Amino acid sequence: MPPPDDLPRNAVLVLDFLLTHGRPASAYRILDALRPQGIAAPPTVYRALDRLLARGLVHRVESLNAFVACARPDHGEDNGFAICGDCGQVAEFSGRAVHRALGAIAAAQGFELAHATIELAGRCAACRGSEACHG
Amino acid sequence: MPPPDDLPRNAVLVLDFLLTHGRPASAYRILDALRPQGIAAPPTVYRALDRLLARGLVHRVESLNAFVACARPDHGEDNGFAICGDCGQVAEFSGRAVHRALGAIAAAQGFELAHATIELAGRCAACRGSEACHG
DNA sequence: CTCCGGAATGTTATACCATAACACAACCTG
DNA sequence: CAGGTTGTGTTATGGTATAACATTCCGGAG
Repeated sequence: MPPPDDLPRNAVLVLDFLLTHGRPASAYRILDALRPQGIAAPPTVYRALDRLLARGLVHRVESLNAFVACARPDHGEDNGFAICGDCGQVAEFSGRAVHRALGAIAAAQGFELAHATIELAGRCAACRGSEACHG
Repeated sequence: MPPPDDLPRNAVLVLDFLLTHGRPASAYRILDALRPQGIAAPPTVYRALDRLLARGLVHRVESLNAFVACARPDHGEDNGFAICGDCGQVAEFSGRAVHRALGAIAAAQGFELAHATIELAGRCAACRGSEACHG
């Protein structure tokens, strides 16, 4: 795994934004945020995202068509996301046990598993506590 | 769970197409296929899909931005998909064990789980067998 | 029968997500 | 300097999804 340095300028801009943002952002949201820094068109953002995705510094959240900075660069690929429908926060968790189980399910069908997408939709602890009484 | 009957005309058209098609199709693919039957614009397709999704007769495949007829209407919501990158076939499997594990992970963080998206990317048994020697 | 209201549908326009294709500049290397 | 690789800029376009409003159909109340 290459060090997080030696990144091109635009990748650094995008990564910094996502880290600051702290939750998923669409490519166009990123684009708008970085216009002041000279980023003017979608391909620039997508190219930066491609680099970051390749290094595992950013993940794509399929169910949101959005991207989020990796919260745990030590995890490898076996991660999942818990997405709060109220506040939009995303918690990244290690899905190793789940991935093992999925690998077994796949293997039983002769399926060669390359990548697993695991995304949980629901409400985070904070939103359950703060709104209404207890859901 | 309401019976599969009492569906509006357009929902029936879309469901029939997806059942015949046998693999995921995008809303626009469906639209093209159903133009001869008088379906002319995206909202018509999306409305039909909404009904079918609500009844669990169709699932959305997030990582493909596509829709597929439910292969096992008995499953309830606890399902997952194994998506072959070579042939595009999708196998639907029961993810009950996996869902239990995910529910536990979520609960440990105070997350109230509403829906889990589980999508596996890789190669199906048929494609592993037929192409090249053994991958 | 007529009126009303809800459900489904039709239609237009638009917003949002993603990439193809080509041009240009910086850099390193021989 | 010539030539390659990498990153970038720019324009145009394709693919996904929904907002907003008009229309039609049908069943029940008066």
